[in-house]
Amino acid sequence: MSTPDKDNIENKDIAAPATNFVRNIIDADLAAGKFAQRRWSGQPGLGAQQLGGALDPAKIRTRFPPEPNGYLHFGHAKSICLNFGLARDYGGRCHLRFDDTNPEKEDKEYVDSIIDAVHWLGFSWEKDGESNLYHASNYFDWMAKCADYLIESGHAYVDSQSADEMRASRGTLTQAGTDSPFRKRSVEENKDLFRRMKAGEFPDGAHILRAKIDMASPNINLRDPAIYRIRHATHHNTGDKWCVYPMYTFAHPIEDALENITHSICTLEFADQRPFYDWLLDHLAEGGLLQRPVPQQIEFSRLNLTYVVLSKRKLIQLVEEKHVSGWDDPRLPTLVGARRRGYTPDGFHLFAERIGVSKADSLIDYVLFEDCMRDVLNESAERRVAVLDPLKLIIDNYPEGQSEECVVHNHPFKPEMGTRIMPFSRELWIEREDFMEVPSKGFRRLFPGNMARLRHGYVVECTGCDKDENGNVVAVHCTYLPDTKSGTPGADSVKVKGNLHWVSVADACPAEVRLYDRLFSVPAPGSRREGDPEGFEHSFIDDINPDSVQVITAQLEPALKEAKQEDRFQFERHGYFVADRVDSKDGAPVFNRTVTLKDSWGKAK
RNA sequence: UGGGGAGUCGCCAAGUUGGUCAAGGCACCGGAUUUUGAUUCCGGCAUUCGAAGGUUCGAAUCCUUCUUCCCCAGCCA
Repeated sequence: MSTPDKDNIENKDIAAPATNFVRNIIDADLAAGKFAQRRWSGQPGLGAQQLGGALDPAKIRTRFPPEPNGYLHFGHAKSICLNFGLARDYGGRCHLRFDDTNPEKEDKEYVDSIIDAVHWLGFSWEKDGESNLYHASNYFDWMAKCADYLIESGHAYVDSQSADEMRASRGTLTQAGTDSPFRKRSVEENKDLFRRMKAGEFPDGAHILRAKIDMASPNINLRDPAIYRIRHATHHNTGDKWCVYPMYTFAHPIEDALENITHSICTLEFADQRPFYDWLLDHLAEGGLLQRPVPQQIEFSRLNLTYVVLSKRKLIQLVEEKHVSGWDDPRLPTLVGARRRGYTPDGFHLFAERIGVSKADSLIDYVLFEDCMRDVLNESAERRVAVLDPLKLIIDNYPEGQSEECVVHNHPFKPEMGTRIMPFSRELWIEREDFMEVPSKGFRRLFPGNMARLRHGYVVECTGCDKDENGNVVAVHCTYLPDTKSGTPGADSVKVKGNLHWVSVADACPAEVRLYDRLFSVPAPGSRREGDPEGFEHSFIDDINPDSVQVITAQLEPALKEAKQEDRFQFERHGYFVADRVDSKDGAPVFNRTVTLKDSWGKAK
């Protein structure tokens, strides 16, 4: 596995220093010394605890707060690169926090996969002996205290309406809501009820704790949002200790505050939630539960990619309906899928830099993503030769049974990557598309009478071909020019335009290769198609590309036989490939195509 | 129809205290190198900033109106 190389990434044609609205905010906060006096006890905690600590050595604190209820995807990668990248660049810390406040939806199995994914992307939450890996569920005691304070200060009450009644009295987007008949309960009664909720005296849904704000607020999120619900469920971390669980809207701001987060960065759909975020933290700070300054929430627009679906619901459907082989299917935009596909952490970093961060809705062309991978792989991947669609080439003037070695560089502009040997002999596998009996305009490879170079070997002149009874070409014949061997003094005595890759038939290693293409055949899966009747909606499933993978047996050069799982190579003239980390065996690698090389000839055809 | 967010080149995206500011990347189009039709390299690529008015010597940046798109009515996150 490659490890992200910061210098390499940053030197990579990022002419202008990265700048975006989030950095502008941080720059201004730092210049104003906004967070300079924050105290940090070394671990999350309420205000009193933090105040007993030293000045927080971290200039800023950000966090990546996944809910452990699914696999991470490309959208998360954007957020991870943003949050961890900011912490890195500003001398801060980024916390990995599992937002596990809903016992019914979350599972431990996802925790490990998320940890793996963040590590794989090259980020760490450990530094200077401090590990910033947290679980929101470890804060339940503190959160309950916060709820108690809200109740005592008259800012929260226990509502005993049903969910339906609550919905009905919330009003609509254009109509104000109405107060719950339980809204005026006394502090004492609220305290007692909440205590009994926690004690397990009531069934799910019997009561709910609500913030008391304004049922007529134009912002629906401020119409007395629910903050604690009764849920008799076993939590993967806290077991059966609790039967009441905090809602995201209540829990998240507190989690941020407990962890001394300075900039709580989330996606745009949470913008409406910010007034409550501020309301809550301000009250809790006023009550002495939290230190000031409290964290601030900043929203950015989420990632959208052409030819890709990123919604959790759709990804689940693809997996459950078996349109793909599993969560790590190389065609899926999950991080485990990306890893099997051969996409690199560095590539993700570069991608994150290139797409930037803003608040405008965007739809990124998948080509941009692929190009980032090519850029990174072009630098790092050793070159190898593989013939994907083999056709036999017979060199008629080369002695039968003879064989010789060709010394081949592993990287065209990185001699430090060394060389290897490729055996050359009378019969070679070449790419079927490198021969045309009747050449099309501009074709400069093999056709009768034409000369081309066998890369790293000799120049040959095509003399003809053999066909079967159906007229299919079964072998190509040529003669070689003995003085033109690559690396010898006379190598360039004959100039040719065409250049072919090849593998000696006797030495070739057959192997399974999967040629992946995009999973969807249209830029916006599930969107309205030309000709669809008005009002008709088809499923994104209907837009699945039927040819998203082609499994072939290729002929590899012998050196490839030793490829280890996750070794990445450029198969010359084809693209970048990775030895599958699941199906490769020692001495029998299976390759996945990560991304093709750019192909101006293919485009011109 | 209430609230919130956003509209700068095909796709992203700087620019936001008004004055060579219309950066940069990707894509695209030329051309040069090239034993990967890859890479690399040079050059081109928005008199214009959703639209219309206005303020100003001067506006993408200020004001007004209009318009398009996205998000919000879970005891999900």
